[in-house]
Amino acid sequence: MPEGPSILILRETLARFTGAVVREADGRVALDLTRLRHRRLLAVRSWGRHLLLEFDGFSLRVHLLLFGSCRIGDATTPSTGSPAVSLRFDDGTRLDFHAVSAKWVEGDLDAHYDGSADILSPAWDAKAARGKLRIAPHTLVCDVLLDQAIFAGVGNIIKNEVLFRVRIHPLSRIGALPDPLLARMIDETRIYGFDFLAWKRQNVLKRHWQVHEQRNCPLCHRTLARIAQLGKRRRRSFHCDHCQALHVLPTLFDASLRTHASGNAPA
DNA sequence: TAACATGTTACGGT
DNA sequence: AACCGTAACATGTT
Repeated sequence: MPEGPSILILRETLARFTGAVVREADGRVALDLTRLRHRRLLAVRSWGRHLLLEFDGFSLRVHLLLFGSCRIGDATTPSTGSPAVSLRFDDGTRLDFHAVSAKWVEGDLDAHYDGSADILSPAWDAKAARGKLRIAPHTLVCDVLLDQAIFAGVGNIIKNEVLFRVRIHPLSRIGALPDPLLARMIDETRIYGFDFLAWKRQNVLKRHWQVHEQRNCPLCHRTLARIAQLGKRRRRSFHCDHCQALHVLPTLFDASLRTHASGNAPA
């Protein structure tokens, strides 16, 4: 369940561990988690889909990938399965992460993370996103929305829903979008992120999906396109071929890009 | 019940 | 050298 808003909720849930001291730490990840023994958890932070447990001088970055989960328990809670990361604190509480990827982040977190890219952060900067997008006019919008360096926290659901909200076809090219529409897409990404967050908190997210996992377009009622591997990232796309406009680059530009990309001269 | 999914990374080949 | 595509991984839900 890990798109940015879900991680933000997880961060809030784990905030109660702030200040706790680790008694024992282990897990199946290829890290020496004993490094955490007797260290005090200074803060629980997040950036996009990254959950960050901050200690003095370093942090543990936990990524839930597609299947990750987190369980809170105490000494009496039997540990189910073998957690990727398992932390036991001095007060007897425990924190187990299953199916996550974990890494150390050395030094100051702010030196590693660009807050302006996090769609849910107060530091989010739409203009910065726009600047990054200008560099790659040929990229498909369905790929660019999933680019964590530009839209940290966006996942496949947010991508599908945002593109429907702004009526942009996922196979459109960034450089083909009129400026005002591009600006709307960027703004709507953050707006939907907060809608997702609110709905997720109330446990009503799914009932608000307009296209994701839906059969028909809520506007024209035609059958939605359901494509299982769209774009470079090969993620599922739910979109309406009729209501979402396809913005393509001028033919010459497009053709020269293709030629360049394939490395072959046209016949 | 088997298949699939809100994802990333490592690796080998161009 | 930089870029590309594919495989590998892991678990809860339908």
